This record gives sequence, C-alpha cells and structure tokens, in this order.
Amino acid sequence: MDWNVDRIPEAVIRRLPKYYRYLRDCERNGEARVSSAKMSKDMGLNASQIRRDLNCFGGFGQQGYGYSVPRLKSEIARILGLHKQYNMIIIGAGNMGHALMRYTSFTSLGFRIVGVFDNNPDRVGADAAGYEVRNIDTLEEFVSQNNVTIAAICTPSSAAQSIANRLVRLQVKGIWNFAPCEVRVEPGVFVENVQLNDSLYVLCYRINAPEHEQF
Amino acid sequence: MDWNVDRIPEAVIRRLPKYYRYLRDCERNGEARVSSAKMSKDMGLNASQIRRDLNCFGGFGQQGYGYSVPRLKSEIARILGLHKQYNMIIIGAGNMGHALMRYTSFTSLGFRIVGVFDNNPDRVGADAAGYEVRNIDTLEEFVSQNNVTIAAICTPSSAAQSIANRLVRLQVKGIWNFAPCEVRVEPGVFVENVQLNDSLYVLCYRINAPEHEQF
DNA sequence: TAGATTGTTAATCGATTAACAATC
DNA sequence: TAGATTGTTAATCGATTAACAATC
Repeated sequence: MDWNVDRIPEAVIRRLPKYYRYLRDCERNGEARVSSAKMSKDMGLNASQIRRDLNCFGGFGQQGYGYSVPRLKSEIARILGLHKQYNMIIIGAGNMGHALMRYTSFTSLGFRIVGVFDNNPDRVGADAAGYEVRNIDTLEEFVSQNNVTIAAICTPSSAAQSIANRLVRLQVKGIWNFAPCEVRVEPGVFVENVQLNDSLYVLCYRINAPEHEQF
Repeated sequence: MDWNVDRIPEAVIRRLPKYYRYLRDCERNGEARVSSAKMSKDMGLNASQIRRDLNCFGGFGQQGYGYSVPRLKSEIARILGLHKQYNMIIIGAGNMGHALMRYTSFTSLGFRIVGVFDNNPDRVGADAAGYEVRNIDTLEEFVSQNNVTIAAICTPSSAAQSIANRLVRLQVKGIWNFAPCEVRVEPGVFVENVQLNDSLYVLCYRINAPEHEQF
C-alpha cells in the first residue's frame, strides 16, 4: 500500500464515505475540479479540516487549482477499498434481510450478495427477492467454498452473537450487524454495528431537548 | 425540564441510546443495581466517562452502591424523550419503507406509524405491511390533521430534499432520513441522516487498511 | 507575474481518562 | 465503622480550526 501509515484518526475514517458521496455527485454534475472552499460550503465541514483529512492519505490537490474531481474520487474509492469486489452473505431472511437484498445501491458498487441464510424451516428453500434461502446449517460449508468476505447479520438479537462467532471461525473479514444488539469479535475481524433505533432515539432527544429553546 | 442545561456534549448524546439499551438488558436479566465499573466492563467504555456522562443530567447514583437499574433506565428514557408517544409517517413504500413498517422494535416503544405515503400510482391505495399507502399529494392535509411529529424519508435521493422541505413547512419536528443523500433543514427541525452505505464503506476500509498488519 | 489554493504548522477547543475527596 | 463507589476536578489526549508559507 502506498499511503501514509501514521495511524489515521477515527474521525477522518468516518468522514471518508461522505467525501466519496460528495465527489460522486460532483462527477455526475460534470464538475472537473473542486476546491476545499467549495467542498466546505457544500458539505458543511471546515475547509482546513477537509485539506487535512485528505492529506492523511497523500497530496491529491494542486496549489492554485484545487482537486481534480475524478482523481480525488478514485483515490478515495481506492482508500476505502471500493475498487475491489466483495462476496457478501446475508444471515436472516426477515424484514431487514429482504431490505438489503432489494437495496441495490451497494450491490452496484462491487458488493455481491452470493448467499442468503435462515434457520426458519418455512423460509429455507424459498425464494427471497430472487435469492434462494439456504439452511443456516450449511453456512460453514458454503463460506469455505465461496470466498465470502463480508456477512450481514439480520437475525434477531438472540442469535446475533453466536452467528458472529461462527463467522469469525470461518474467517469472514467483516461483519455488518443489523441486529439490535452489538456483537463483539476478535481482533482481525471487523464489525460495524448498525443501530437503527439509536438514530431515532437521538432524533427524539433533540426534539425534546431544552437547549434549542434558548436561541 | 429539571435537568442541567449547560450544553450537553454531542458525544454524550450519541452514547445515551447505548446506555439505554444496556440498562434494558440489565433489567431483563433482573439486575437491580449496576456500578460504573460493571458498565465499563460490559460496554467497553471508560468508567469515568460513564459517570461523567450520567452526571450531565443529574446525580442518579449513590456512593458505595452504584446505580439502580430501573431508576437509571427510566431517567435515560425520560432524557431521550422515550416516555412520550410519537406519531410517525413513512414517505416512500419501497424496500426501506416496508422494512420500517415491519420493524416492530421501535413501534413497541411509543413510535406509532400513522401513515404511509408514496407517489407511485401502482402503490397508492394498495396495502403495505398492513398500512394503506396514501397519495403523496395528500401529505399536507394528512399531517395538518394528525399531529405528526416524526417523518421517515424512504424515497430515492432525487425526492428526498423536496419532501424534507414540505415536511419542514408542515412543522414536523424530526426527520429520519434513509435516502442515500443528506437532507438539510432549517433550525428548529432536526434530521438524522441514516447513511447505511457509509457503515459498509467504513467496514470495507478496515478490511483493507494496512494498519492492523502492524500488530 | 499575480491570484488562487494547497499543504502544514501552531493555536484552540472539546472529549477522554486518571485521581481522589465526598459520602452512602 | 470499613468498604465501595460515586461525583468532580485536574491532566491528558485527540480533533478542529486558524494562519500562512509554499507553489501551481
């Protein structure tokens, strides 16, 4: 890898997808160049911060000009690892599982759903959004034969951790967890716990917070 | 409101749902008390941080004892505003809209789905997970008559901002945005932009990041 | 060259952690 | 009372912002 390895701050990593989305929109609008000042205005981030963030990974800009949109977009895609293909499986063919299967915005980006699993006999063997639902008992066999990198857990809370443990043993690299509980894994495997309800609670907090009544 | 109004740090607000979930689990397990040390161990947060966070809102603990689980849980529920009922509408009866309609873990908590809207004539009038899909043209009439506090935007990106603008005019208080773009609103209205893909990108970054190869 | 904008350092701000006195 | 654990202050750490020299 050719980028600077002085540990990247967590806050910077979390902003990368936002930069990526922004640059994709710029590209769609046919914009060839963008300055940190324009990005700042459009994205609501400080311009210094943007330049500093990007410089964690190398000097992609040019003084007096700014950044080339296609160049910067592809650099960030590469940093995020979006230039590769990933085989993904979905565990749990309920609501959330179905939503992911039908949600094409990431499948178009190199994340390929290669298998769907469930433990419910009523679902196993059935068709789910075009995918065959496999018996969870065949997880080990399937993963070891299909180069699965990422697994999305869409099971109830009660099953989430034990599924995660199985996935870790199978050397899946990343777990995208939608169960309403956090799962933990050993170092070397990575988890993103998506807590949908949490964002609703925060919204609810703000609606009720006394703070904004001061302004 | 009886809690301390010295601006609550953003980082604290974002941790509140996590405390809430944890305490709910404790309560389910019949635990009557919990110390910051135990919370620290279970949640992976620093004990000082936990005590400091909770003290933003008042002294809920007792020296030598810790915190009463039911008391602390209900205090946090109240701080988040989860003791109230909220009427919610869903805009967009596609994948994500359906997933929300069927996702009962928040409906059981006082968030009541009172209406579902779409602009697609094939969907309008149809049944979606037990809800009648209404014509988006009737949004204004409906909202003004049904005390709607929160709206979940589950439309494509192209429609999200204009829907948000209409919701702001209708004085909806909170917008829970699932469209894969951020929407902006005037002060006094609150938005939570749920960027599902962002968490997948971050996961992808970590899988590829050179950092962990040093350990 | 003159103007614009980056890359980078220094200053500020906010969040986390350690330490311990207060107190149940 | 002795032990435990909070509440809170002080120290540390990390992230953001301002400023400006470098340079296209």
